[in-house]
Amino acid sequence: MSASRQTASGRQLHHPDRDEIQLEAVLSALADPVRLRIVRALAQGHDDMACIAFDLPVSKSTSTHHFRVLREAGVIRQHYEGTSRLSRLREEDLEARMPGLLTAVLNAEGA
Amino acid sequence: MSASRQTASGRQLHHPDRDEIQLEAVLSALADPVRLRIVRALAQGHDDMACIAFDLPVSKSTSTHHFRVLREAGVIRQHYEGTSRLSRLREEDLEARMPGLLTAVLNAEGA
DNA sequence: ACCTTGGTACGATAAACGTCGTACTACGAT
DNA sequence: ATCGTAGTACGACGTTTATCGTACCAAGGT
Repeated sequence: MSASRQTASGRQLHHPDRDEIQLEAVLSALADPVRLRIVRALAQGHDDMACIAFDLPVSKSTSTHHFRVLREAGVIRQHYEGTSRLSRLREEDLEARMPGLLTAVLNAEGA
Repeated sequence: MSASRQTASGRQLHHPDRDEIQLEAVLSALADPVRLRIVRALAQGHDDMACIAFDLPVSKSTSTHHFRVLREAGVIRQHYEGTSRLSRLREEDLEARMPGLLTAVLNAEGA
């Protein structure tokens, strides 16, 4: 009700703090084809995309699952915007903790 | 019999060619704590180490399993030397396919 | 010839993962 | 007030994964 409401559903999305981001969790998160696809799409300028806009080859629930894995690993940040949930890469945080990792993954061959 | 025998047991270890190395396989391989430990040890100058020399917190058979995952992902190269099997990082191949990735993983915090 | 050492092979098992469908909720528009 | 849209929650299911123990094999030394 107040001005700074979290938009939508009081449900709070858990995001790890920058210094809580774990390498293994990030690697696991990036090791899945669907999630890698999401990350690539976000990196290609499509910042702040709604989940639905990715046109993923999986069902809605599976999609939700993958976004959660990415969020809980600290790879993306999500926030509500009306009925949608927008995602963006946590580029700065990742760069601070694991310099060069995201860039290397995005530029890699063999994907 | 001939001079170029593969040393020990005719059993051949399968290694992917450089251009067959897949990003997802590498990321999966590196996403495990035991395997990350192996890779770190290999990177710290301990090239050509026998499996046993890593002092891993798992059984022999599990150890064999992890080395196979790393090898089949293209992260390490293994060859027989008498009764031991020596491992080394495929740094050049990884750098060629995924520039900066290995370095980023080795330098990352949160591991 | 024997034993030790380093490692593989083969199950077995328990946990984690990716997938789905159905039911549900929240917001926005009609 | 109703409906559509975007997404969640939950439970189920099948597959993959990490782990182990036991049995085995190959190379080297005694």
